[in-house]
Amino acid sequence: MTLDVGAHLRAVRQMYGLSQRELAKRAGVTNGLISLIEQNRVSPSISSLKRVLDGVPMALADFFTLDLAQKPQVFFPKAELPNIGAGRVALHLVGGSLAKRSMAILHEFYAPGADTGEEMLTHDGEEGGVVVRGRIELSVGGETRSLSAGDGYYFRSNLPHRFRNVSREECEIVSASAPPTF
Amino acid sequence: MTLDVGAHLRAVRQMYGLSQRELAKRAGVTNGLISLIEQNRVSPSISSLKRVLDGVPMALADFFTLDLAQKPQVFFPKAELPNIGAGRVALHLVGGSLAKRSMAILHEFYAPGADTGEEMLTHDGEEGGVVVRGRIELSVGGETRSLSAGDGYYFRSNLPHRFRNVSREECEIVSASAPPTF
DNA sequence: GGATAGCGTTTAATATATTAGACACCATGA
DNA sequence: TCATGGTGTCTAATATATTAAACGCTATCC
Repeated sequence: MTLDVGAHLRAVRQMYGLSQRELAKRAGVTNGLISLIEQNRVSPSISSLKRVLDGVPMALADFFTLDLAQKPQVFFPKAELPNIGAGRVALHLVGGSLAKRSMAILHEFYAPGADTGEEMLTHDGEEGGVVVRGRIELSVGGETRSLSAGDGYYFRSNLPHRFRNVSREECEIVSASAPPTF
Repeated sequence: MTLDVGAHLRAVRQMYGLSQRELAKRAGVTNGLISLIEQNRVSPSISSLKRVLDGVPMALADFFTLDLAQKPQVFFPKAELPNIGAGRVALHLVGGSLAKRSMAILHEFYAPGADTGEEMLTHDGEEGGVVVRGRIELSVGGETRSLSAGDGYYFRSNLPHRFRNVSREECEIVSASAPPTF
């Protein structure tokens, strides 16, 4: 409804921790243009907006669908996991919806102090999971949360992300990636 | 990948049975502009493309997501319905994915010759269903198919659509609408 | 204090999108 | 045959997006 392209681009850019000049350099446009777009003083052409988003990188479709689904939920507290099971089987659905494509389910174990590396991970697809045992610190798109047993997560893998076990206990996670490459 | 805005706009426009001048009139732009856009001789500004799509009407997000999911599957033959059940329960999933929001499930009965009216239906949300008994003729976005018992359907409700029972038997359908308004 | 380097903003010049109106084409009907 | 009304396309004039380079600001460091 709003179509506030400017504010939206600014939010996306800051979410990825980029300055106007950094993004402009990656996208092959000038920093001034990004400034004007973010102030809604111009309405960028499709080709320009595409070039800008390629610098993030982010698809045009994602940019606009992000407008509709105001805040794509990333963290799912234990109490909010819906049960889609039937009869004597309880199925707690993480992510609010089934993925369109096949997924790769992972059972992960993080030793005390272990993490996924210094630099943030960024790749195509989506991923989500549940903490089974222990405690994990998860950073996604600039936001960091500490998750404990029963908590879940779900996000698009092109958001910079990182897992860190800052506790003294091993952490166990069941996760899923789609498509099954990670 | 392609980002063929021109060809895509043309397909959308023709899908709704509009001429360049008709669409231009509704959108408040000139027919020449639509011609140039469809030939990819200009890259429209976001504001212009939004005005054009408002004339359809179609949201920007839908326009671009339609680019990715090359052909949003509308018809799901019986043999292609995936079974997501477990154990002795067979759950054939229609639409390839669960809806993000709650749905309204409908059990519909069409008497011989009955239909949903002369003019096409158009409203927000999504809808899908399964033919339980009999035969129904379904038109969606200019495409018409005859569905019989076991076949399914799923489409965005802003595509013009219409149900017609052209047989001599009653037709029974189980359908779902999201959000639960129809 | 002065220099450097980062940030986002602004402005005049330039490139491009958009308009208004004409054009060519293909039907249908008097 | 000559209108009439419908397509989609093209071109000169105009509005707007985009660039390049400057500006003001806030840190940090010597």
